[in-house]
Amino acid sequence: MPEASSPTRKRIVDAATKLFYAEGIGRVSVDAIAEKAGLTKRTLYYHFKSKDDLIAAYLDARDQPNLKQMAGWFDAAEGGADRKVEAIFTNLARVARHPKWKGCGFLRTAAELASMPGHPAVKAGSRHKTNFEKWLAAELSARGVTAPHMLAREIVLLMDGAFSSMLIHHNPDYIGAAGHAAATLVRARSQNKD
Amino acid sequence: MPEASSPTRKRIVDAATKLFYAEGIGRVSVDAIAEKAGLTKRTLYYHFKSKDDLIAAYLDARDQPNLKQMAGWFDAAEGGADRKVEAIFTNLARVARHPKWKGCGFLRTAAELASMPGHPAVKAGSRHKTNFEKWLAAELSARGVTAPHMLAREIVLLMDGAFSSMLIHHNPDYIGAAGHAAATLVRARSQNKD
DNA sequence: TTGAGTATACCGACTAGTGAATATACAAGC
DNA sequence: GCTTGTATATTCACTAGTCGGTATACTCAA
Repeated sequence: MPEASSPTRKRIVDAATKLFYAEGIGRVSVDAIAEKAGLTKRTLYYHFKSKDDLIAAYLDARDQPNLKQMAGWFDAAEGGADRKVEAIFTNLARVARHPKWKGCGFLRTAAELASMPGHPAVKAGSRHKTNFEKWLAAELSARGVTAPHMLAREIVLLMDGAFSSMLIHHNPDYIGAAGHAAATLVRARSQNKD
Repeated sequence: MPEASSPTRKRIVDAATKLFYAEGIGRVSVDAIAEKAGLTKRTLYYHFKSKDDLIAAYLDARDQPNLKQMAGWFDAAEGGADRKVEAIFTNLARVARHPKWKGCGFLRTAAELASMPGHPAVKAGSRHKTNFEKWLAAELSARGVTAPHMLAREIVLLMDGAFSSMLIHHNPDYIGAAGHAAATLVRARSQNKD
């Protein structure tokens, strides 16, 4: 029984992360991941019982770093909640311009595994999106916005729409429009609008 | 050189449509499509020069039927533009409850082909989404809504977000929330709000 | 007789996953 | 201080099957 904190396991997940995000789940072979991690496929299968397990581990490992990234952008922005929310989209549009950007790994994996709704990786993606929505609702609530949960959900919808539109059009304007709409929604529910 | 209007070609595209939508691009083999269409792989390759070409043909064939579906829901709904827009989401939430529903084929294909940005199928998806946005802007404009193009884009973002959220959470509430937000945005830009 | 359309049979490359052997480390018995 | 036992961790070689795509030959209608 391999250890969950094994450094070898981490090396495998790191290699899988790079390849899965860059190429997509279905286009990456277990052999390619093993080679990238600098070990044999048999060792990989010692640490993970299947490719599906490894896909789920890849997304689980992305949950906290991704949330921290969003929270960092939110915290660093000056101004009210509207400006802080819009800052997330502005930063998103910036990184989405990089040629290595390939959309949201959680959404892309869910799209690729649409025919397997109970797949552990889809569940990991659902957990992550829920974590983000809850974090955002708490931040909005702390700033006295009315109906913070409904607002957080609307912002999440705009953000996932922005991810999708950017992926299909390759045009960051869609992310900008989503950020603008999100900021407007926040302002409509804020006090002290002087 | 095969005919573009060949009934054999149509049979192939129909078979590909069912399989690609149900299983995803990468999980469907050319052999499986040929078998479903009731002919051999060699015949398929007589009509399409590659699998990539067939993927693009699949999405191109979905453009008009999809637009007609949306327009049908919009036209059939009673009330103002806000109610008509919300009706699209309500109908979407209804069909999304069906176990055969597997998200938006255009978005799922773009997600699966994220590592090939210039792929003809991604371009076909981009064209379709643009067609929908333009149609919606025209309908909104005809009803005297202010800033119809910006509004149409925001509604498109909410809709693509709804597709994505439904795919990852399997919870139609997200589509309902998107429809509610879209209707609110329309009302905020409508005259005669009595 | 020509050529569009279809069928059989095949190619080399790649796929996820496994069997059997082995290297390494550390503990217990003497 | 040795030796043996055991669990963890790793490798090589392999299976059985699938992949997209093609070479060749056939049918049938104009």
